[in-house]
Amino acid sequence: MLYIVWYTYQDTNMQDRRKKILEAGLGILREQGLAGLTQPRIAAKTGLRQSHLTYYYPTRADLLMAVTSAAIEAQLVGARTLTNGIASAEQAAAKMATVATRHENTRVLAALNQAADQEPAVRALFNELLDGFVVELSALLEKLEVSPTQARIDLLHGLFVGLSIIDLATGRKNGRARAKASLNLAFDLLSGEKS
Amino acid sequence: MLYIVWYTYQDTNMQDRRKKILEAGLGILREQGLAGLTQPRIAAKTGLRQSHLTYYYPTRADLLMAVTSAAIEAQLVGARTLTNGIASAEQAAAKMATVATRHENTRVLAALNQAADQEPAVRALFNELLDGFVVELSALLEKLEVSPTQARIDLLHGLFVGLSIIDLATGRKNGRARAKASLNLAFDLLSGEKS
DNA sequence: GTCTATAGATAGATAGAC
DNA sequence: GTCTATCTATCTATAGAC
Repeated sequence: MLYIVWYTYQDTNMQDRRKKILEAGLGILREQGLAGLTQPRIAAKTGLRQSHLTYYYPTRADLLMAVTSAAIEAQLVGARTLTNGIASAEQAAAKMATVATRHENTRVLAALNQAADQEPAVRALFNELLDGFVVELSALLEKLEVSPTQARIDLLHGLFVGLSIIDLATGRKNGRARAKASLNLAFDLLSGEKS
Repeated sequence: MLYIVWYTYQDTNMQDRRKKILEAGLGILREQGLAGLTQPRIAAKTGLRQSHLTYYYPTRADLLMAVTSAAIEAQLVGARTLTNGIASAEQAAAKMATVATRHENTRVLAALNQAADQEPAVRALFNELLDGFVVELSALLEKLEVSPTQARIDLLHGLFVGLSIIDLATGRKNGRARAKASLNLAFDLLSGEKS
């Protein structure tokens, strides 16, 4: 009996460690992008030793997969809030513009793109995220009474990603207003043709 | 007289070296993105020693500025060919879809974005590139008899960047067709409202 | 099973040879 | 002025202690 308790305790600790590592990794992606994701920096953030990290994630590829996987999960959760409480095209554009100009979010997105380009294993995961986006954008268009064709979804998706990346790189002060203006235009045009 | 010839020779050599270094750097950006841009790899490509590179570009920041600057120049040249020989929205969409699915090009674009986010000095340069894009897209819209407002330009620009990034990360086989379809839709919508 | 000291790779910068 | 040997810093992996 004592034995079982002991095992449970150990197991909980291990899960806590893994969770802490992934959270630290996610934080780094948000602040510094993929280039900052190194064992020493995660070690510093978690208080663990670098060589200890390799116990949980033996190689860098393992760590990368785990962190990107966690990041994708978090992105999907965020994407699902996109449709929630949105009733008009105006609101949708405003919400998307807000997210697109949240640089921490864009850094994660960019990091996932980069990782997907470099690691084929990440690419497969990444495509799941895209599917999630498609589902959300589909739901959004239907809510706005626009039939969700692939071209329309791809247009909104592409525009959102592009505006995000551009705003991150330029760091303009009026970034959100500009992003919102072009998103508004896109929604207006799509609503105009309807069906 | 002999002296002058000697100096000219030396100077030419130096310019050649710098050019070779920048070309090697650009090649790496195309193939591997910003993460691959290291002194040892450029050294291997040019046949120079790593420690020799630091003579021409003392710090990594210097090298990064020089390479990104060259990359931006190249991108601007490419952007200028966007309007050339384009007479219809169809052609514009096709051309943009082709460039958006050219992964070497997108890696350079992504690298510039990343560098702009990390190095404030690069960000200033980067904004010049954006201005160049705006000029080209403006010209394109006018050619299609659509008044080039900022929202319209931002829409096309954002869509192009987003489709590029997404295609790089997914590596879909039908990427160009999908990109072309949503670009066609965008041009159709913009042409529809006209004025 | 959990953790660390240590080794091995790779990147970047400097002092100094010629 | 041009180039290199060498040092330092950083990141990753492994053998082995407990």
